[in-house]
Amino acid sequence: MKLTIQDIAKKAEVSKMTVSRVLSGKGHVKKETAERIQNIIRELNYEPNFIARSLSSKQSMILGVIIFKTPTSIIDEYVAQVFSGIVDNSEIQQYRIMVLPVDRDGGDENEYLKIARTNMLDGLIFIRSRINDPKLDALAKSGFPFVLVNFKKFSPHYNFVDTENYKGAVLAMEHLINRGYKKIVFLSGNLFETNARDRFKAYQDTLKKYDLEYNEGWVVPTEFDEDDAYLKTEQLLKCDHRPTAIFAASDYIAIGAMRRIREMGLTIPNDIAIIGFDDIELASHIQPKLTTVRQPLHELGQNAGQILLDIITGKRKGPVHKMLKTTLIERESC
Amino acid sequence: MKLTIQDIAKKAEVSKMTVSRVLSGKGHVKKETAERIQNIIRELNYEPNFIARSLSSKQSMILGVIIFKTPTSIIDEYVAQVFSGIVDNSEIQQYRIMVLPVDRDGGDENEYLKIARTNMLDGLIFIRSRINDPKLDALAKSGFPFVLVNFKKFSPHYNFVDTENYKGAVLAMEHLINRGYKKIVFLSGNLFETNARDRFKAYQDTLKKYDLEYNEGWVVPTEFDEDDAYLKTEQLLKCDHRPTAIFAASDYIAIGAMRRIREMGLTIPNDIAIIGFDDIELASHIQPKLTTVRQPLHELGQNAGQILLDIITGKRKGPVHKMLKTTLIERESC
DNA sequence: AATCATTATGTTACCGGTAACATATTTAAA
DNA sequence: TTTAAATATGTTACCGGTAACATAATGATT
Repeated sequence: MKLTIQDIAKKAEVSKMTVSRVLSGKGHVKKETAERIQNIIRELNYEPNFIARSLSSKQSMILGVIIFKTPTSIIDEYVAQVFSGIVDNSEIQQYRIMVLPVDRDGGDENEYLKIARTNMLDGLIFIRSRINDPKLDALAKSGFPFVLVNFKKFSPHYNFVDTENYKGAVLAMEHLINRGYKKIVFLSGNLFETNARDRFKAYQDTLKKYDLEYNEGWVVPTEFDEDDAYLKTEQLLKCDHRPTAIFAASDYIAIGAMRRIREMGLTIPNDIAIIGFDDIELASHIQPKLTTVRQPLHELGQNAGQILLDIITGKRKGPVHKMLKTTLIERESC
Repeated sequence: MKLTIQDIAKKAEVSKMTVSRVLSGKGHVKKETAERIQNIIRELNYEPNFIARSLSSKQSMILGVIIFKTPTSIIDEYVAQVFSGIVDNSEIQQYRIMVLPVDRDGGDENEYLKIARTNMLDGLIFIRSRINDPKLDALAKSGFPFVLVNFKKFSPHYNFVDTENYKGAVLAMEHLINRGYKKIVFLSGNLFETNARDRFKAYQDTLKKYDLEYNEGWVVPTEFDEDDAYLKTEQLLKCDHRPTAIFAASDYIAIGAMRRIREMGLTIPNDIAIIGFDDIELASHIQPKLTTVRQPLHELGQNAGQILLDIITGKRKGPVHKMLKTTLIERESC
């Protein structure tokens, strides 16, 4: 029923190896023969069987993207943008992208390794990994090609693309300080993400540098989502010295906090200022427009794809550690 | 180097067929033997080769999701939510999801068919197809399993999940009318999407039913995105009888229009009211909060996945045409 | 004890390509 | 003209599983 390479070969009166050569463009085939074969292929609408090719060549031409499941939609804007970046990379066109939703805490230590061992993938990209994920180390030991997005670990077994979170966070803090805000609190996001750690460090360092008050209670860990930030914001605003500004580790966190602030009858930025991080679409649409530090999410994805390809094809060997710039986007919230 | 079923078989002193039976759970294997094999599998961390399995069984256990490329991010919130729905379907867990970005107008007529013929996929889901896409018909003729999301075509060769766009649009229109708005214009979205057509029909019918003014110039075709709507809104507001309300065929369209309206110094809803469609995240965050008609995007995705599975496994045969409900979400914009 | 159904396991062939090696033909170089 | 290099094609084996059929062992039924 379905056409195989053998059918094409028979019709062209050659061996299937010659057809295979025409298909892959490797090896030598006489021009006329190649054209004859190509015409037959076109005429019969033959498409090679990807699976058979993969089995034989030991390359699936598929890249996997690991996305962690969340209680809500597993693809928020952050993931969507990074993902779009991966897909948009023109060199990646010959590869297919498979989405692999994974439970953060489920599965055994070899979960990623097992995914790699199924032979279905040539490489993996991780979006939003955490530093305490033991499954990652098991994979790293195996030598299977993978790249982490927005995760920093200067190890020879890890490839990553990250943004300059520390510098970006300093930008945010100095912006607040320049505007005269002194009592600055930090909604940290999940501190198992290296992003959050870097931003936290910058928060502390910058406060110290400018000789400003630092208070244990002023660092509030949250998840990287709106609802959790909404809940955690209340305690911040009720404490003794009410802060005058909030540095939120992400825009979603900032937006959750803003909702709570508004509900408490306070205004932004008059009663309390706020600055976010990421610059997602929402940031420029919300009222007041959110001042934030932009991460180039799309580029992050593009780079991750490119690095993975270079590693798979052997173009690059050593561990690749790439950092992209962050920029301050001034709007209305501070 | 890499472990194969043969290695397991040898170690367990059985044929590889017995191991295969243990892996698939099909056929009969003595309890003790099965346990012995399973222990060895666990001990050696063996993972079956997915590719080899696919070639032999003629099932890839992969579903493809066709997403159309756009000038901006290919995954907007609409796509992200539908996609999340597909992935979240618990029964789909045994399947993997592949993302296939496609140029709307590129490729030949058999583009989808060719994708199907690579044998890499067991079925396809299309997000945001258009009625004038000839590539779809070529695929339909082949009998390859596929499901369309948010696309309506009552043909025996098409399976789809759609929302009740017509009813939803009537809800929107009647809401405006009940509030006393009489001069209502329509930003239609792309009329090659059946969604837009249904909403357009409802717009016309409802105007007629309530005996309201209908004006050719009051229907403005747009793309389903913010920027295009922003551009097209100007002409609407400059025409002779300025409308008092806008029915936008999607939230992104509404948001683009709102931006333009605000820039022209008009206020919403006092000078002009607006209602959207979809209920994306932005709708409830923007100022004023956007009144809209909610489409259950996540459920749309879940259903699409389920229907596709049922078709692949033979649980359902005939064409599946499913409609989900839409609901009015009242907020501040009208 | 004989017969049949069920369970347990093995054998063989094949899925549809490509790698690796072999061979024939053509072209270039000595 | 001879020889080496490059081009053109074919042959064989194999990638790692599963389907289909065959056979052996066990259990149930008469």
